[in-house]
Amino acid sequence: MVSQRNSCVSITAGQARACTVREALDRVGGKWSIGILVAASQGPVRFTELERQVEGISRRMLTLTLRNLERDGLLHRRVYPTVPPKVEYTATPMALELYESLVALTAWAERHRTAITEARAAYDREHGAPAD
Amino acid sequence: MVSQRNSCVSITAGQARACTVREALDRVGGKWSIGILVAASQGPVRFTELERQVEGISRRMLTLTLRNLERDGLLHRRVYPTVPPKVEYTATPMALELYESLVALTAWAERHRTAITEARAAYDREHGAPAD
DNA sequence: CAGCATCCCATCCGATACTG
DNA sequence: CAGTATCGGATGGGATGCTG
Repeated sequence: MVSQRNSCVSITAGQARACTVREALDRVGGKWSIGILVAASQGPVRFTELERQVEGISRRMLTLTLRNLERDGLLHRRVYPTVPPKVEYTATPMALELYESLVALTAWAERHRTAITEARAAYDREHGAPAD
Repeated sequence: MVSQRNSCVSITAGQARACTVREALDRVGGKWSIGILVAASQGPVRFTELERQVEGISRRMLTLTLRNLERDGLLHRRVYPTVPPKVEYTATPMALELYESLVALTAWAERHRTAITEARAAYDREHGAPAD
């Protein structure tokens, strides 16, 4: 298999790898993407249901993020042409795999949550600016 | 061990998990964080060296991202008070662990690169807007 | 060499109002 | 119910110039 057209034109092997990671990050780095993906991973979810589950999201951002996820092939959108419209969003197999790939990252975040908080506090103490 | 203060105040277990992932993403989601982290994982790197290795980065963003990574405890900054200043950045153990946790994500990105590109093309074909 | 300061633009995101 | 449209603020990030 030939190596796919990459969009990562880097000199060093390390930076090429970094670029690959960013490809994934770019699709999931949005403020609401993960929350929506998680909700849609449990099975088909309707628009209003998402609006409730993903707390704090606005109607606008929900729509936009849904469109982006659908465009990237991470969500499947099914429309039932009923009188009150009904739309269901489902995570695709690719999205489920993505979620699996995030397990390690979640574990990391949990392991180091305290350390990070303390590192920040120490930094802010040493330098003047809370910046928060 | 009691569960640490969380900053994730969610109703469902799923959304709490999503929030934990975002904690990690927030520290690595920046446009340049990964590139810098990767470069600093191979050993101590100097400012100008980073500027060359992380291609396309501006002096400003390099500085800002370095400060953030240092603040989060992901980079160690060592200053040699020599006549031409010399500063070395090194990835901390925590950062190395983070990098390891990203392996799965990298693999995912590589596996689905083509599928995503095609999904986008298909979406753009079906709907009018290239948006790119 | 390793930065900080300033200006400026692009994108993200929230609030609000309207609709098939 | 499931959106779309519009406005405006916040944030991210590039370009450039100055400095210990």
